[in-house]
Amino acid sequence: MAAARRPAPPVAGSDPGETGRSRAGRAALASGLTITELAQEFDITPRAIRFYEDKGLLTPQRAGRNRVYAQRDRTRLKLTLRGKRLGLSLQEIKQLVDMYDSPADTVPQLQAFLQVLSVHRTLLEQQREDIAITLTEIAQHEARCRQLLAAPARRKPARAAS
Amino acid sequence: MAAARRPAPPVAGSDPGETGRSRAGRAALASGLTITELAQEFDITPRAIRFYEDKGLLTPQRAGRNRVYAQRDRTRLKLTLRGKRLGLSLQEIKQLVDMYDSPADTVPQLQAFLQVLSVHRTLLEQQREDIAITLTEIAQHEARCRQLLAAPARRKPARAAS
DNA sequence: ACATTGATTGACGTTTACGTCAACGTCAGT
DNA sequence: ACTGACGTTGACGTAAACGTCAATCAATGT
Repeated sequence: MAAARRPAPPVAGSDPGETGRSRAGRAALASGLTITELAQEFDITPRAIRFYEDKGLLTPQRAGRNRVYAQRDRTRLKLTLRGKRLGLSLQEIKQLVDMYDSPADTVPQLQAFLQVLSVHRTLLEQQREDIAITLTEIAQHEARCRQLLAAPARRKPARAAS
Repeated sequence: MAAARRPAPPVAGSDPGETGRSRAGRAALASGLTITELAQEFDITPRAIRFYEDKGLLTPQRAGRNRVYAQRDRTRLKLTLRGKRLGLSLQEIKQLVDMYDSPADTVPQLQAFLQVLSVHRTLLEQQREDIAITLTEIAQHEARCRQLLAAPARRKPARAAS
């Protein structure tokens, strides 16, 4: 796993597209981002990204010692953050994301896949309902608030607009 | 706050409705639940309930030393669990739930209230979108899976149905 | 040659949300 | 009087998800 940790020489001639232009000076070859670039793009810290890698959610290439993120990683990271916003644990997210880009060709694999998808679908539907209810309640509270604010402040006017 | 913690004598004559019938033998007066009853009703542990109380989400009455949960607590607990399903922290939940049953009568209070509601609404709308997207993707994956399963197993049949 | 900048790998700290005892109280039945 | 069954308050443990150094390395600007 994890690209067979080789001490690796600086890597340079093997990659077609090494333009060596400015950007950040070094690292990050064509279409590849450095960890901080990726972090900025998604507004998270490099630490978080490394942590996700540790959990198997990301598996970036390496340019020598440095991580290089390509499209695949960006996609996975995007899915990861979406999962987080939905309250999923990184482990659950990995489960989903892994299936997302692994073919799964045997019958039992496909069935297990469907099983997992079903579970998550149920969960999401539950959440969708929770959200609908909560949004309705929030709307009601907002209406009540505005009503109270519009009313001729009969109790504590807190010094009216002028 | 928190019902003015009095050492309180076993409480008994003051409450009209103390039928003293079986149920669990003691505690839990009319319409009041014990902690384990409440726990069972919501399928959580008593520990979790006490923890929520510690965080200010619940403030049950007491019958002597024992907690007694009435409708208000059940409602707050229900809201709490819904919040959890949406991935909110207990602190955020408290913020919401507290507003839910506190009148808030001054103008600045109402404005702050609206502010918080707005934030949560935005958050929920974001989630709603995330869920919509994810559900779509899941549907696609499920379709693909079923297609593969329906196909005349061209690779690894894994022993067909008979 | 040397300082600076950004990346890397530990390693330990922190917050949240409980789980898991431990020790003790207490009411109910025998 | 004794035994459970359930409840109470600590206190400590734990898993997840990073934050926060520290030491180190490597390519670059001057």
